[in-house]
Amino acid sequence: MPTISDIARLAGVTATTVSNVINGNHKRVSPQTVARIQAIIQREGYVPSMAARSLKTNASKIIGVFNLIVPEESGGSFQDPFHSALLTGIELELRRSDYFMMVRTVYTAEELLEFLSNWNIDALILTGILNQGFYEQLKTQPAPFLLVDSEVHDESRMQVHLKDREGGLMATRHLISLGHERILFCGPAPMEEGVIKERLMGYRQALQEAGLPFVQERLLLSPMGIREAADLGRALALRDDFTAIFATADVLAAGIMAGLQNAGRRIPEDISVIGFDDLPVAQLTVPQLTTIRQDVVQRGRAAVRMLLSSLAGKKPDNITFPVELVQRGSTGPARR
Amino acid sequence: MPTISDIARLAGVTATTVSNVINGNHKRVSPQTVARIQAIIQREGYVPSMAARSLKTNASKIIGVFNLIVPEESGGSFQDPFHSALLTGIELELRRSDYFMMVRTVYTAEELLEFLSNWNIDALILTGILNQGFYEQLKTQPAPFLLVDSEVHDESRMQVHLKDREGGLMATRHLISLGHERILFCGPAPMEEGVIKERLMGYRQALQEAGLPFVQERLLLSPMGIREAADLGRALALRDDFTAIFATADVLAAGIMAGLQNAGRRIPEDISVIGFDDLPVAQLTVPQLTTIRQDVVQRGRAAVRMLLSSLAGKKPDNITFPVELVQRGSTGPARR
DNA sequence: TTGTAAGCGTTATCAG
DNA sequence: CTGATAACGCTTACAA
Repeated sequence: MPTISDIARLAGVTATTVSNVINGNHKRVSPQTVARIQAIIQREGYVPSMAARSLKTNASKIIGVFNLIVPEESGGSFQDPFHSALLTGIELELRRSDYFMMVRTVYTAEELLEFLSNWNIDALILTGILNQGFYEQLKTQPAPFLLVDSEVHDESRMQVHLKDREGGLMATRHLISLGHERILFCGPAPMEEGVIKERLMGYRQALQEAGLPFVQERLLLSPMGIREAADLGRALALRDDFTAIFATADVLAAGIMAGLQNAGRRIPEDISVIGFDDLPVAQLTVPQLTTIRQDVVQRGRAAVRMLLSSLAGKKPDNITFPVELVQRGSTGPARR
Repeated sequence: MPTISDIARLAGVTATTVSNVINGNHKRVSPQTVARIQAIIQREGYVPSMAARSLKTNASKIIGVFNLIVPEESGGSFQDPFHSALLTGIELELRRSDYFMMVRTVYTAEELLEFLSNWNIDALILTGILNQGFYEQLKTQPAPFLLVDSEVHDESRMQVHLKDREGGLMATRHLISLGHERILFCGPAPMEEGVIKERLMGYRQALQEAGLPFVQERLLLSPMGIREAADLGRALALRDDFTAIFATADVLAAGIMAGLQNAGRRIPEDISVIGFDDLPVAQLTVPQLTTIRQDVVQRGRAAVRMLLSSLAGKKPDNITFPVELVQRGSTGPARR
């Protein structure tokens, strides 16, 4: 591994000049020197050491991507297709910059803060369950951070929003328009000000518009694993007090569908199911899943763009992504 | 952010001593001093700077996880559930150590090598398509690396193997035992010495054992995306020259199943399908997917353990994981 | 346009 | 057992 001074020696200049060349400070160096040094850099395969650079500039060129989960749901966050899609977008955008990412599942605020000071991460993207206390701790550290689908509401903060309430509204209206009156809402536990809460609000609003009652027993909390969802589906096959299900995630919907079908229920003849996200998994079910589409990959890209422009000293506007109903086969007219 | 000298000053000692305390060099420091310094470290929330440490020790405490893909299949590697499961295992094991991971999708050897010199990654885990040339380049760099399901065979190398051929054998034998004689093999393009080739060998061996011919037209190459697999399934619904399918990945099997079913074919009555991996997605299909199970998460953990012990100067033994037939509903007797 | 010198936070060597 | 000092590779005033 050649160092900057190796290059300098080879070029007959000093490290300063090489540094200026590397960092595009081209006004401070004569064109010939620039060319000569660049040739040598190329030839020697020189690459600056991030460690040294980081130490000096107190910036790491690392973006941390953290998924906050409660220990109980453990098994890691990579198995969640939503998170996977987000990572895809983040990486896609990041590779156009000179930043890199460290991905980490995090259980406690302490763990996160230690990680941060360890590596002086330049910026953070956070997903998962971020409670208020955690959020307050986060504000004590200097790096800009951005929440995706977190459960904290703070308009002054960078955020990549989604029209969650509208999504819940559209999904429920769609079911109601098909004649369904008893509709289950399935999702993880909604927290104050969180996205699940928003979708739930949409659900309730649609019910209200249609003059339908909100019934507590039709509100189902469920973990997000495929296995758990399938179990839930099998359990639901025993109930008879609903004709449709709105699940707040495609994985959840797909799992529930599989469970129902394995227990002998037909979809959509017996029960209609609608999901949320339109991830690839929505194409795996039979019939294919009707769902509320969002562009998760683009949201990941947008998150990175916002953070990078924030690092460049700008103050990016918050952005809200649209949702869209995608009708496929898993929803149909309510049985009488 | 306090530094080591801040702590030293506070403790009335010098940075050296604090450093010794941090690095567990406890024989060189008196117990009282150790205790006092640790208390102060705790109180001040001091965390060592990785950048400085890395610069000094020329080791980064970073494990790189690289998925090598050809540009065409792009869209990133996080969408592949196999890779996701592997990452889960890697992270699970890594968090028990003081190493961290950087994850990166990589298209070319140059990109990888640049990344490496940039960060002086301590060790690498590589997945995806690693051709011979790439492999040779990899050997020119100093960090220990480990291949998971790569397409290069080199027994002298650290590797986390799987009984791939046996898996192919078991899958095909299972179908044959159900009376199937015309069996499709679906997977990505097999390369010399790769895992797909191995599974294919198992497939061929099982055919041979049963006195069945190997027919080129029953060898199907397919990309690994869900959408592509579903398209393939729909296309296959038009063919009538087979009664069963062995797919080399669950995603592929599930996608093909969905495509077939959406085109009106019944599974397993019309066509039997068997997958490979037993990832959560195998529970999403209806009927649930018969598959060859492997423990991907454990393979990820094993990979990390091997690398860490290699970094600790040991020479870990290569390890080969078993496979197991999991019979579920997607395979049944061949129609006559 | 180029060079000098200091310093980022840590660890390693050697001395006390 | 503890301390002084140098060095890791780089950037950045400031000087020439």
